[in-house]
Amino acid sequence: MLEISTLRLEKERVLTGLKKKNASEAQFNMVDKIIELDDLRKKLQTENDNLLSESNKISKEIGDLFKSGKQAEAGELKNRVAEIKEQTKALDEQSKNVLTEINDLLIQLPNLPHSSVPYGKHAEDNEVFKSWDGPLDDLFAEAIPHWELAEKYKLFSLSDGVKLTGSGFPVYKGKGAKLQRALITYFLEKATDAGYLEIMPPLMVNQDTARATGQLPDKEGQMYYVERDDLYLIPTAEVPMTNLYRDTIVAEEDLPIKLTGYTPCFRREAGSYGADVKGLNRVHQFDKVEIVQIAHPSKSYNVLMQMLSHVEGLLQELGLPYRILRLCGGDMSFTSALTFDFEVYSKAQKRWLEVSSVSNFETFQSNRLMLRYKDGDGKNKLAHTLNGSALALARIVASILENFQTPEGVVVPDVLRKYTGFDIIN
RNA sequence: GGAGGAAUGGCAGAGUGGUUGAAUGCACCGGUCUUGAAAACCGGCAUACGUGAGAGCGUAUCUGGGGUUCGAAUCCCUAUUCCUCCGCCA
Repeated sequence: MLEISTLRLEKERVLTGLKKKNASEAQFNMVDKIIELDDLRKKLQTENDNLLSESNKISKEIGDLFKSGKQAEAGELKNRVAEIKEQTKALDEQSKNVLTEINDLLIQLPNLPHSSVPYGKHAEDNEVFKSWDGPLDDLFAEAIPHWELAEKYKLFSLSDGVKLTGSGFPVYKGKGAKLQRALITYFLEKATDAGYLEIMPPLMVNQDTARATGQLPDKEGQMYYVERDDLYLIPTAEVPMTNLYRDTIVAEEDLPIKLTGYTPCFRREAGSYGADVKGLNRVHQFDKVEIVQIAHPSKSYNVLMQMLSHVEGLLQELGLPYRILRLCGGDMSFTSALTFDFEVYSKAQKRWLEVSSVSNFETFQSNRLMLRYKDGDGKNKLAHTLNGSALALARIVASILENFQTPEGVVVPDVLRKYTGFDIIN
């Protein structure tokens, strides 16, 4: 959620930012409307505070009068307080309505993109930040896509998942399951080695939590919802991990705070179809190791670059062909100020698959989280939040299977062997 | 799931209707003392919003919400959480 002070003080930047995010006419109009409502809110509060102040004073006087036995005089003052009370009640209600109205509007404004974010509407407009210049067509002639490899080596079954749950819930088996576990361990160890604190969070969260990181109301349809208990299945570990710091004030010297966690992620992915969802390309439940940082505003873009190179290091060690995209305004998430996507090339499918998304949210999340740090002057300021996948499993598995297949079997990347206990899948 | 108890500042812990935003202790920050440190002593130490150039002032907040009262941390209702006992259970 944007700060109202930003709307007031940096209106130009707000308007260009909205333009870059392809905001609607209605969203543009909200800017002035919000400021107007906020003016009204202030006016109402001043009025109300003055009344309350008067009534507090009178109450003290009444107390004194009672003590000195002047009940009669007190009676008159009581009437005045009753009068004030009626007025403040009305003002309270009005303020509440105005505040709700402000929030309803504010919550509809997306985060402002960083100056380096390119203009654009769709994924095709994303900028290639780092391209891959190695070979992409060096598979042997009989190479097959990962879902056929899965069948051949009995690594996972989507049809078993259909029987148990529905489409998009893979059941991993044998070496497929072990590979999964090896990747999780490998990713977690790399993250903890890099100074991230490992977290195992709940997989379901309440509304407050989902709202604070921006999943609600923006992505409500994307999450699984447990109606009976009013809980949401997490679409990413970012949600519980970042919310760990909701309503907190951290010491400036404790920044940056670095968290990592492995969780399954649940996404409804309504409306997806075709080649997009074949095999492990897009599933409703997948495993992911997430990294989160809470950073000082002056350092957050350095942190973003560190996170980028962390993810890059993983892909390099695994030996997968990858490229990095800087997302355009239209393809970025609602909450992000700058996002880099990592894509890995799946050689048998001959397509790029998104495996990581690394973003700086600046104060957009922390404003709703009320996540602050105390600066040198003892003032509380909003911290910046960042997160990234490091990495998302299902598609990594898909590309490992495809890219490392040989006529003898799939060769396990060196770095995983100490976790898998085998070096070939056959 | 049933019965009872509790919830106060970073922590511990007073406070049961009227200068209580809240005693006291610990922690923390600044100072005096000291060659340095410790101890001792002195001072400071919540958050949000409004208002003001600023010092400051005002309002709200003692788990959340509602109520009683001129006045609530204190009384009532309600929600939540935690603890104890019973039941069930990986």
